[in-house]
Amino acid sequence: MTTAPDAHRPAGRPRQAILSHERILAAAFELADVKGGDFTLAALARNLEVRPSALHHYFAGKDELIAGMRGQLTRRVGDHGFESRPWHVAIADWARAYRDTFGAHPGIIAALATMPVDDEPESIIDYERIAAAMRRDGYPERRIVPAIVAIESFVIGSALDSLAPADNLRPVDNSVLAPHLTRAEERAREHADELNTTVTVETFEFGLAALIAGLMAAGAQD
Amino acid sequence: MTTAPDAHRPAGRPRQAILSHERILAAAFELADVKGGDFTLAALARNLEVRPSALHHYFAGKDELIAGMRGQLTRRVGDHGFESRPWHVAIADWARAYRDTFGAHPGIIAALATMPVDDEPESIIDYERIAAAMRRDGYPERRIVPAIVAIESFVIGSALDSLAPADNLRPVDNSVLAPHLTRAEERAREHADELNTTVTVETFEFGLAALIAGLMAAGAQD
DNA sequence: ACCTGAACACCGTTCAAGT
DNA sequence: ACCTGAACACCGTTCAAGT
Repeated sequence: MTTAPDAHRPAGRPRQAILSHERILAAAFELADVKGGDFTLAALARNLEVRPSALHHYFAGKDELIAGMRGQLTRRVGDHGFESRPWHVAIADWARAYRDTFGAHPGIIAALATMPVDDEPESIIDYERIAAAMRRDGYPERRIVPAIVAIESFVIGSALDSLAPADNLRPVDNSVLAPHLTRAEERAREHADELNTTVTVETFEFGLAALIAGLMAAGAQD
Repeated sequence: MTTAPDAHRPAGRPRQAILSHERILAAAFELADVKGGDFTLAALARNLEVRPSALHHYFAGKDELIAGMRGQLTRRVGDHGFESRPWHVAIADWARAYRDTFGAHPGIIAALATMPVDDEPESIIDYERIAAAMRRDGYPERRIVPAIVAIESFVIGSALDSLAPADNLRPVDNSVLAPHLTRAEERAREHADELNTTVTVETFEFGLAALIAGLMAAGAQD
């Protein structure tokens, strides 16, 4: 949190540019890292010690800024060896990176997930790489897009789910109202402890493995 | 869209109450049905021909209103024969109803998905019913919650995905940049046409079936 | 070209005032 | 108890004005 620009900068063009797409995006991600923090252009401008209207010189509006953020995140997810490894191996790494990358900015996931991805070049490139690998490995063509969409839906949903407060922070005790659920939660926690990981991670890994296995089986018998 | 209350109602308590939790929620859902429509208390008040501040008499704030909406949606999803049918059969219907119910209000899914479900009674009851059925059918206890979370993540992600513009509305032609993807999309569309359904529905069904099958297999070998 | 500053049409929320 | 009306602290966006 930086304070407002009280050492008032005079009006008029500064001798050297203060802002840039990179600087704005970096500050935007920093802002999105704070969980409860409302992601507003006003707050972003404050952190950059600039007036809100200055931002419109670089991004037409909030939507365009968010689109820029998603583009950068998608690039960060990166390649995961789809050319050299079977699709079902590479896609597990891809899904993990996808979830980690987007999950690292809880303040913005909702906006990212909501705003439609109308033909973002970065995403198209990603999908093309995956589609090519699946075709190469003999996956039925009519199932390729549905399979990719399924994994992406699962990943996005998982990222959103991780926003919920951790189970151990639950204020209410449901053991009477929901005995089976409570018991199952305890078992899941024990299991995660044994594996020296968190419930969130283990849950994601279990679901991801099951989904990929299911997609492979469905593709094989097609 | 109703107009503003120009036949000004005088200040002071009306002879008969104009609002109620039900009326507000009904209007809220109507507002959430409109895709692009911004879901604001101000707009909601306009539709109800009431001042925004009047709403605070029934819901403490916007968050509480949204929580109320989700509670009602969760109740609408309803039971799906978990007591009388194998969990993997019942849960397919449950997931379908879940997605349809939440997907019917695109304007609010994001808010619903974002706001944490800290112990909503309706959800707890739902989960308990599912957990009991899975345990009865011999599903490994430590996998029950992860399996439920996986399906829910997939459903939420799918509901969000359906917000994106339909593939056939894509303005850009990617056939050169992404030939494999384009071809795979065509095959998926042809297949959906043959089945006399939409790509969205067929994609969801394929992913759901694969996920459930994968979860069953993972549970069986545990 | 790149920023400030003022202005506009909105928000959500609080609270006194009226019946 | 249930609504209006005024007030407050915010938004995002536009645009003239300054260098």
